[in-house]
Amino acid sequence: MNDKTINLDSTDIQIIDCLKMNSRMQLKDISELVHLSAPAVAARIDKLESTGVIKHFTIEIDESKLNNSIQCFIILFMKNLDHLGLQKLIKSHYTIKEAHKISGHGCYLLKVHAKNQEELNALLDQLSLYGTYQLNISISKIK
Amino acid sequence: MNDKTINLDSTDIQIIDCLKMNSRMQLKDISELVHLSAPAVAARIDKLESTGVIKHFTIEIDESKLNNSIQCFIILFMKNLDHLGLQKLIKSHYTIKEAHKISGHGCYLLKVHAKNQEELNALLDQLSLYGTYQLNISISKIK
DNA sequence: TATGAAATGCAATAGTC
DNA sequence: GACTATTGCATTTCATA
Repeated sequence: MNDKTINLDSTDIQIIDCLKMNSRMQLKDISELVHLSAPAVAARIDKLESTGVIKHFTIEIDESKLNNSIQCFIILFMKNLDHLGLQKLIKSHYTIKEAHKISGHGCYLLKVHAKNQEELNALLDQLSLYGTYQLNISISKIK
Repeated sequence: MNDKTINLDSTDIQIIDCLKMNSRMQLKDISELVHLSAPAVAARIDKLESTGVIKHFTIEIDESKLNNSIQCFIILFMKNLDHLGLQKLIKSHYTIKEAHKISGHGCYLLKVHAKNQEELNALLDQLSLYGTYQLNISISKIK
């Protein structure tokens, strides 16, 4: 194991589930649900953050209501070995929301939100330096 | 357009960016950044929620630190026309974290977190009723 | 639709078990 | 590691423009 083992009890899981549903849920309300005092819950949340179990507090946006109208998944097949260069591009490119090295069909899978075709095209141009790709446009988000 | 047009000004975008980075950021701090009063920011956030731009307040979890150790992307190729049945399965299955109807290679793309191989297998069995699939296991999450 | 002041109520801290 | 009580402060509400 990479990191030292983190032991989460069922109360921690309950707290995580609460915050997943509503990260602004009040300590008071959480503490009632999990049968602890508010300071105890706060201490557990702090620990979950410092151990990295909770990466960060965020919001989920309906991208279709912004002007990020193109959502797609790109499967990349490397044609050279410049993984470091690619990963640098991935990390810096703001249209790439998520990226995984995969085993199966292809080498990398990228989740992309682009405002328009031009922005998508620009990304694809850059990616083509590293390999070929398969572009899968999201027609509708089921879940 | 499906919904009535939502007009977001640059202040709304700023507020969204703040909350994306930290959904628990205090109104006081946001209001200083965007040069508005705290009640004005609260009203805008309420509006963003009620119009559905903000879907919900949540946390990002490091799944590798829980026991959801398998992350994968499944591309599904339908072999029948029971899309409704499949979508019902997708919505109810807790290992499926995200699902898109796609154009390109395949019909659906699913993002899955499973605790172990058994859980993944069980899902694959159910999916095979609807079509064939391509399984792409995430080796590492770059971003 | 925003502001500013007042009131409510939550969260953080300290002290204790 | 958790609880209680107190303090301080953020959020909310209301009145005003």
